[in-house]
Amino acid sequence: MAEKEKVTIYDISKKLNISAATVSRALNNNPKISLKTRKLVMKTAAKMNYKQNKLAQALKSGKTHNVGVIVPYINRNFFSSVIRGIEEELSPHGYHVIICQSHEDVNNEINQINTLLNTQVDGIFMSVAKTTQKTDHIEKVLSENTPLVFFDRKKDVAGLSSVTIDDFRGGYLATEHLIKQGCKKIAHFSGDLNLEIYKNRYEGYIAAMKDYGIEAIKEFSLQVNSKLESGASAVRDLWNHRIKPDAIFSASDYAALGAIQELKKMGVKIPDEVCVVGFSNEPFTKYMELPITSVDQTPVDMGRNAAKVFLEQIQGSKTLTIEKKVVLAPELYIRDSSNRETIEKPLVSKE
Amino acid sequence: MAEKEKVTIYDISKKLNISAATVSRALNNNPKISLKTRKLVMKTAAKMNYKQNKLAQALKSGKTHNVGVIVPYINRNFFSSVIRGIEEELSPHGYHVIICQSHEDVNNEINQINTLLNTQVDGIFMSVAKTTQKTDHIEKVLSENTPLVFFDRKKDVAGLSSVTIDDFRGGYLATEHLIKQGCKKIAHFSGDLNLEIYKNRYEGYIAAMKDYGIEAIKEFSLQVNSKLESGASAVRDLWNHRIKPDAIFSASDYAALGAIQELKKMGVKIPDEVCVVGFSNEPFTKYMELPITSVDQTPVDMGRNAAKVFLEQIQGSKTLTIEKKVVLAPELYIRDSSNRETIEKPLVSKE
DNA sequence: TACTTTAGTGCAATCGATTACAAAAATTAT
DNA sequence: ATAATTTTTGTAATCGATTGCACTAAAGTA
Repeated sequence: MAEKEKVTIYDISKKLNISAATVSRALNNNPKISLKTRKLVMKTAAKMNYKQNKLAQALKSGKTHNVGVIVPYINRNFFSSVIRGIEEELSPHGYHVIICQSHEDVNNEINQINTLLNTQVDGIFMSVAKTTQKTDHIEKVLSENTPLVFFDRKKDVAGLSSVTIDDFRGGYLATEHLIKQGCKKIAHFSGDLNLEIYKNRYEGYIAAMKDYGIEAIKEFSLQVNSKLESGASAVRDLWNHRIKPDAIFSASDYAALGAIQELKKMGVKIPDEVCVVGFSNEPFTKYMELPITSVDQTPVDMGRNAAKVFLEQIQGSKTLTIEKKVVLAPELYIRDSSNRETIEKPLVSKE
Repeated sequence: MAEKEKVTIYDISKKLNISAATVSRALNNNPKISLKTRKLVMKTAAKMNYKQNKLAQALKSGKTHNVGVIVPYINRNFFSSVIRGIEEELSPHGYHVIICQSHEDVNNEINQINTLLNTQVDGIFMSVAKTTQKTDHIEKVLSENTPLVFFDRKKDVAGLSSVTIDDFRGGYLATEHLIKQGCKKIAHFSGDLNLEIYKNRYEGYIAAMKDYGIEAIKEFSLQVNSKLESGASAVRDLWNHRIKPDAIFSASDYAALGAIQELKKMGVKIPDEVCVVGFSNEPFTKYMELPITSVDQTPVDMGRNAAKVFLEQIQGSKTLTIEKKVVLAPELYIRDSSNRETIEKPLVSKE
C-alpha cells in the first residue's frame, strides 16, 4: 500500500541537478537537448516511474485530447455502434471519448454542449435530438472554435461537417426492392419528418414510386413511432380501408416488426400477401424466424468516418473552417419478410 | 463570428479593480467576501459570459470529475445499458463518463487503465476481459488511490467494490423453472468458466438439480461460445448421443437462439419436447415468434448502483478503503420457449 | 482614547508542464 | 589564444483557479 507519490519533472530535475525545463525538453525529445542528457532523463524518468500529468499539459496547451459524443440514448444499438467506431478510430490517436445522452430533449442537449465546452473537449460529435429545432447552441460551439461533427441526424449549420448515410437512397432501394417483388400498393411508415433522415427516406420512397410509374397513395404514408405497438396500430388503421397495401416500407425496424406481428395475427401471409421492409438493420431483424429485410446504416463505419473528419479538421489551419459532408452508402439486406423468391426454396436468411 | 475571447477571473478582477482572489472567492460563494462584492462579481461574471476553466480547477484540486468505464465492447446491449445507468446516475453530480473498450484482451485493458490513470480520472468502472487472469494492473489502480468499481465481471481483489447480479441464483431460477416444467434431462450451455459469472450460473444449475434430486449428467454440461453457431453445433453434438436432453439452460441468449433454430431444423418441438432458457434477456429474445425465456441482468440498474458505490466511496475518508459488494437480484422472464402451460392457452409473451 | 476583534481583501505560492529568451558551455574559426 | 559561433541548459513567465497568510479598515470593548 505504498502511498502514491506523484513524480513530477521537478523531482527528476532535482535528482539529476538540472532544470525542469531541460527535463521537459528531454522528455519531449527536443533535439536541442544533448543526446546524453536526453537519454539520462528518459532513463531516470522511467526508473522513477514518472507519468506525465495530462492535466497540466492540457491547461498549458489548451488541448485535452478528449472529445464528447452526444446521442439520444447510448444503449440503442445504432448509437452505441457509432460510438464504437469513433472510439476505435480515435483511441490510437490518444483521444478519449466522453459520452452524453440527450434523452431526445433539446434542453439536455444544450446543457451537455455547455458542460462539454466547459471541460474543454477538443471536439464534439453529435446526433441531434428529435425535438431540436433551433441551432443556437450548435452555432455557439462553432463560435468557440471547437470542431463539431454531426452523424446521422444533422442540422444544416454553415461550417459544420457531417457523416450520414444516403437515406434517400436507402428509401429508394427499399421501395425499389418491394416494387421488384411485384408490390404495387406500398405503404410507408415514416418517422418524425422533423428529422432530415426520415424526410429523406420518405422522399426516396416517393421517388422510387414515381420512377416506376406507381401511384403513391397519400393515405398509405403514415407517421409512425419507432415502437412495436405503433407499427401494429398503423396496420390496424390501414387495413380498415377498402384498399389494402400489399407492402410496407417502414423507416423503423421496430414498427416493421410490430406490423408483421399484427399482420400475422390477422392471418395475412408474409411475404406472399404483404412484403415488409424495415430500416436500421437492428440485430433482431436477422434473428427472427421470419427474418426482416432491412436497410443497414453501417453505424460503426459511420463512427469511424466521423472520427476521421474530426482528425482532418484539427489538422487543418484553425482559421479556415472546412465543411465536409460524408455520405455513406446504405446496404439493403434482403430477408424473408420481403423475399418472395425464397418461398419455394429452402429458407436461407442472408447474413 | 466573434473570435472567442476566453474570460478569466483576471479579466473580471481587472474590470472591477479587485484581486483575482476575491473574484474566485466570490464566485465560490465564500462567506468571507461581503455580500455586496459577491453579488457584484456574480453579476459581472454573468455579463462577461465568464465560464470556469475546469482544467485549471482540476489541476489545482486534483479532481477532474471524469470517470472511466472499461468494457469489452461498447455496442453490446448489456454493456451499453450499464453505461447508460452509470451516466444517468453520475451526470447530475457533474461527472463525465469516458468509455474504453478492451476487445476482450487484457493487454488493451492494461493500456486503458494506464491512460485513464494518466488523465487523472476520479474513478474507474470495469467489467474485465475474458482473458484477464492476473490482477496486477488492477491493484495498481488501488495503489494510486483511484476508486475502482467492478460490474458484472469482477476479479477478487481486496479492497475493491463490485456490483453484480446473483448469477448463481439466476442459474438456479432458470433450472428450477425448467424442472417445474417437467424437464428432467436438462443440459447446460456454459460460457467461459474462467469468468466467475459463468461459473456461478453453472453452479446455480447444479444446485437446483441437486435440490430437486435430479441427476446432472456430466455430458450435458458443455462450454459454448456466445454465438448462434456455437449453440447450434452444441445441439448437434448432444443429439448424437443415445440420451437426449429435454431442456437446455444456456448461459447465453445467442447460444440459446442457435440451439432453438437447430432444434427446429431437426423437427424438435419447443417447448413440447424441449424447453429452452437463455441468459441476459437480450432485446431480441422477446421479439421472436417463439419468444425466449431468459434471465434479466437489470443492466441499467447495475450501472446506477455501480455509480452509487463510487459516489459513496469518494465521499468517505480517503484513507479508509471500503469494500462494498452489491448483488442484484436477477429476474426470470418466462416466455414461450419454455412455457408449457401456454400451449393450450393463447400465446402471451410476458413483457 | 487606546486596544482588541472581526470582517473583507490582497499577495503570492501552488498545481505540473511548456517555452520564449537569456546565459553559459562547448566548438569552430581566425 | 581569442573572437565568433553553435550547442546546450537555465530563468522565469504562462496556462487559470485556489488558498494560507498577511494586512487594512471598521466595529466592539474597556
